[in-house]
Amino acid sequence: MSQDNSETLSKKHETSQICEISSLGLPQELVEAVELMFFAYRDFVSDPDTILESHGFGRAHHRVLHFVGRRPGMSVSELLHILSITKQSLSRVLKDLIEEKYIIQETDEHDRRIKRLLLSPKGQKLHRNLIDPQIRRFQESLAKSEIGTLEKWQEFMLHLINMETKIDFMDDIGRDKQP
Amino acid sequence: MSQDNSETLSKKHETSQICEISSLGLPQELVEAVELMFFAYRDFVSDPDTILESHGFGRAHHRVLHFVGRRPGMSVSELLHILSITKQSLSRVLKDLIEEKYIIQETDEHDRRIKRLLLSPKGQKLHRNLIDPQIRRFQESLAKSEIGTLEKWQEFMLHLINMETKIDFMDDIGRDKQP
DNA sequence: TAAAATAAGTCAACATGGCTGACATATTCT
DNA sequence: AGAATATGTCAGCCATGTTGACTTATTTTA
Repeated sequence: MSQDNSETLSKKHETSQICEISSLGLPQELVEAVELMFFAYRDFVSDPDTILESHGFGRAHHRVLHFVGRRPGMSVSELLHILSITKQSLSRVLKDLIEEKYIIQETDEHDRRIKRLLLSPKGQKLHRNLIDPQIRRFQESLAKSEIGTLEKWQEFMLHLINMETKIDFMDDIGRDKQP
Repeated sequence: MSQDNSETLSKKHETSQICEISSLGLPQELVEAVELMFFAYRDFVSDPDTILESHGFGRAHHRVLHFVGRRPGMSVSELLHILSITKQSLSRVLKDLIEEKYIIQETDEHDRRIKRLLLSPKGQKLHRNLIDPQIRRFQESLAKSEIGTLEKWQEFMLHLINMETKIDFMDDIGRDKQP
């Protein structure tokens, strides 16, 4: 979460006057936008990271908590699919979360091969704590910028997404909006 | 880059009708936005990832190539600072890039302790190949969505960023815009 | 009903890219 | 001359991604 940049930082402007920005002959604002994606994502997940660390968890745990929280009752293979990771990668973190009782498994009534995943009250609380700073960040950004509503931003972000991912996501959102 | 979800996928809708979206009592569009950040970032870096793989490189190499490409002549400590990683993490990937002649080091004329980093023509070409699909993604998203220009999107994204990061970024952009 | 398919879980082994602390070298500043 | 700085390097740790093989329980299907 920190390293020995403290001295480096203060000296920065003494040594950096040589380099100049290069835009590769590409539209400069688009190159800037690429960097904004990098910085915004990195800082956007920094608050949850801090909380997770204090629980001995990582980002992978966060993702599982998030999707199980958002889609209570989802199966393991649905979770694998939405995260696009392998069974092994998932099982490591899922095991932690189940052992420490953040996530509960319930066998499906109609197909006893399937295990439904749910957040325990403890898991719900953590999920809430993790998402709160991210929601706050959005709200502050919304207040400070002239974008007005999130609508257009969401549309733009959605178009950045691969088709297959979009199908999953829209699926969820769709079910969300028409209950 | 892939796993055995092919069958899982097709069966998905048969088994997932139980779970319903939960919004935690939080504004639903903000929770959706959190997910959009995750999916958009993941898919946004997927094209470069594929190219990198064919060169035996990873995302860490990409970041170094990008920032050195954008700020030719930057020093190692500046690079460390902007990436917010440790010397060890950087040196692993930087060593690869220098050994394979994607990046050139030049000793600073006035302070021979400092090494200025530059992309070789080979490095420039790779940098270009990596950023092209990302630029294209932005352009397509821009064309498909009703956002019009990137301006508001950029402003919003900038506000998501931590203050310290913002200072670095604005610094660069500033130098870019007033040469 | 026997065989095939599916859902979940497990193991061993490997790669990447974060991290730490310690220490060496060259160079510049005081 | 001694302190500070910029870079580089070593050994080793951890998290999280990967593969392929294999087990068990359960359901589907031929």
